[in-house]
Amino acid sequence: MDGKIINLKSKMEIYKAISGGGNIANCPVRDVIQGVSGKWRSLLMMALAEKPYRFGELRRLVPDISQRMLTQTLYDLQRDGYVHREVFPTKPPSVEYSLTDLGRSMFGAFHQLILWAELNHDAVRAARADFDAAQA
Amino acid sequence: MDGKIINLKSKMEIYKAISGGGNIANCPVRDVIQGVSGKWRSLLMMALAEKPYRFGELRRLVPDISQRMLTQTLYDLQRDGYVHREVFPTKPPSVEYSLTDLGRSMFGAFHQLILWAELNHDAVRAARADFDAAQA
DNA sequence: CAGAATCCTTAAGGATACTG
DNA sequence: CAGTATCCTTAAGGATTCTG
Repeated sequence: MDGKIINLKSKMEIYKAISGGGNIANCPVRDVIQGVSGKWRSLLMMALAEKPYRFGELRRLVPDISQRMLTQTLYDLQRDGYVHREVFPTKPPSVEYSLTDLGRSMFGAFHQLILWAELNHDAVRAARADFDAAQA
Repeated sequence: MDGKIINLKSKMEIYKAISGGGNIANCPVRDVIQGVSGKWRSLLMMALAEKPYRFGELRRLVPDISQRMLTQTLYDLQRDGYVHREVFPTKPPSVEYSLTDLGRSMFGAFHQLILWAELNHDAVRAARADFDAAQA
């Protein structure tokens, strides 16, 4: 694992170089990380990594997402090139969402973090409980 | 890569089971993913993965973070068990932040996404440009 | 040096009503 | 069915001032 982290100094230096005149917004890493942030993006990526879904199916799958956020999050994922939107001209219309190659590629990397979360969320929860107890 | 994704149906079912009565907040994956979201968390994790830093050093390293957000983000990372905070009782005091074992473990998984971002951010930017052009 | 406290602005997200 | 449009609430983040 040290092997993965050992070259991070240069990563930070790349970041500093890129961010240049305080223009941190151009940092490519942050740009992509923002793309998996947000309350619903990771969840919808997980769903679509399973198989393509239609709009209404996604609503039922994630019942507590508002329709507005479902629309908007799918739009953002499509804009980033992770999701493909296909309209079938039936009456009433049906729209299917699926991952693009880029989306699947990104999800492959993101998946490592999902696996870690499943294995280690108990440790995180325990850390929080310990910390909160120590504060009191 | 299909091998990684092939069992995601069960992941979604686990999620649905856990979220139970609409209690999506308890989804362990989202709980941990939130832990790498936020404007500064990934950046500070990258910095601390390089080596331990003191408060003021982190400020200089990430010059556009406000002092309030630096304090708060470090606090949150500490609470999640990713970061260790050590106070040296000098005058004036100095405080060093470093990754815990749990933090290094999490970063190992997160690092995959960072590497992906570095390799593919051009594709994401291109996708956005194409999408925006198509909208116009 | 490393913060705590306060106030303020912006952005994310939700609720509701309406439409092709 | 798959959205728009509008309004509203909450949460994230920033600026400023003060302190052990």
